[in-house]
Amino acid sequence: MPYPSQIEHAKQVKLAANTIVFNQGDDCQQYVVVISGSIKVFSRSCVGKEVVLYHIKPGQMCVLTTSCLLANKSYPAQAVTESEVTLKVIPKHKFDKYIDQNSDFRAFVFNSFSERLSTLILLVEQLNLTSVEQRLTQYLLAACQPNLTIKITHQAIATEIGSAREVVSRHLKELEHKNIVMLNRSKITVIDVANLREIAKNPII
Amino acid sequence: MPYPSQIEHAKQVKLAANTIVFNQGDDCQQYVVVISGSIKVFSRSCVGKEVVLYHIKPGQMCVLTTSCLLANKSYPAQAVTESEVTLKVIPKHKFDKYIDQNSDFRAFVFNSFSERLSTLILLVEQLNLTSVEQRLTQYLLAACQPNLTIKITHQAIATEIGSAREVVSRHLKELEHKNIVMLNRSKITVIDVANLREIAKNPII
DNA sequence: TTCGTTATGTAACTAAGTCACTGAACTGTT
DNA sequence: AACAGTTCAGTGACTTAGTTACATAACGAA
Repeated sequence: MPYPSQIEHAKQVKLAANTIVFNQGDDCQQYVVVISGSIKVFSRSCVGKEVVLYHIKPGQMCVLTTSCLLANKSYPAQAVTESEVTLKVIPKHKFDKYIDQNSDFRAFVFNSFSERLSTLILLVEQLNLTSVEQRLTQYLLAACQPNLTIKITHQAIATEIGSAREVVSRHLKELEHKNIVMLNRSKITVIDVANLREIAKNPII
Repeated sequence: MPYPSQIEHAKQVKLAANTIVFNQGDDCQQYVVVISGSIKVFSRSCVGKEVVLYHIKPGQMCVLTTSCLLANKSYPAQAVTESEVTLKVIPKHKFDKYIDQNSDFRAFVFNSFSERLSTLILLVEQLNLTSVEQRLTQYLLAACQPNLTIKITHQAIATEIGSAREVVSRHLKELEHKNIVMLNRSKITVIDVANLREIAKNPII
């Protein structure tokens, strides 16, 4: 989707990989849209366990930021860059003006809210209504590069699918025994895509 | 929060208790705000297991409906009335006009989105980062009437806290053995509020 | 009272999550 | 190259949660 011109002309900022974008409880001053790279939004429990809520990809705004701006609240979650990230940044007073005066800008903001709401609902469904095995295999299929490899740690997969590292490792080992994947440190190679798809599709019954 | 005048003057509709408001996949034609009563929004897996996403209480709009309206998508979840419900209903063309022309109306809509987004994030956190015991005891405290009773079935609690009926029953039995609650058919009486609060607060460790 | 329905209890089992480790693989330094 | 420190993965024992498949209890309408 092309951005509204207000975003096109906004101030641009670059962030290095693994930079904290905001912490739980932070106040929020600016409207943010990702131009390149990816930001991970997640929440962390008091004992350090994390769950990924969603990723902000190029062309998407940070709805949490917007939500905080509009309702004058502090962030209910945390965000870090997953790679080098280019952002467009609009200060609150300009954001308010654009919202008031420009229907394209409004439409963009509303659409972003709608999409994020849908994905969050989907997330709740996935977490509650599907097995770890399904979530894991679906994740592998989605994250799989054209060369059938995925560069990620078991721990990172666990927080993506809302499970624990040991549980992910166990399931992956089993998939390896079935010759569906091959495991190396921080790297998974899919061998039998058809079989993986079969498991991913399998109803819970 | 008082409604914008556009809502005040909108067409009013009454729904009986346990009426289906919309199903997963339905198309959406109208903007909806609850005036009295309560609507439960939930999703159901292919094998019939349900999770409650949130409740729409008086003064709140149905963000899912709005989201579908704005993005021209079909509902990703289901909704039923939990009691007799009075609604205000605004057809799509008027809704679009209000959004364009009235900043109070817009603020109301944006605020609703923000709030719902926060509660959904909180839900994901709760489901993933806290134990059933904590979710259950917190639910009991929140649902508890001034006379310390709650009229609800174990099954209904299970879908509220994202667990299974048998698991809820087990935990409730244990709470009964500890003389913290008293159980009757479709009715729970809290006896030891202080103790219940203690368990609800207890960190996961 | 009786019958059908709804709600709860329970045992046995599987799946998932946790804890406490071990060891392997990488990184950078000397 | 050798070493130390760090990150990542493997594993067994255990707890908690979810599932299956019933039995039983309470209610409500005819």
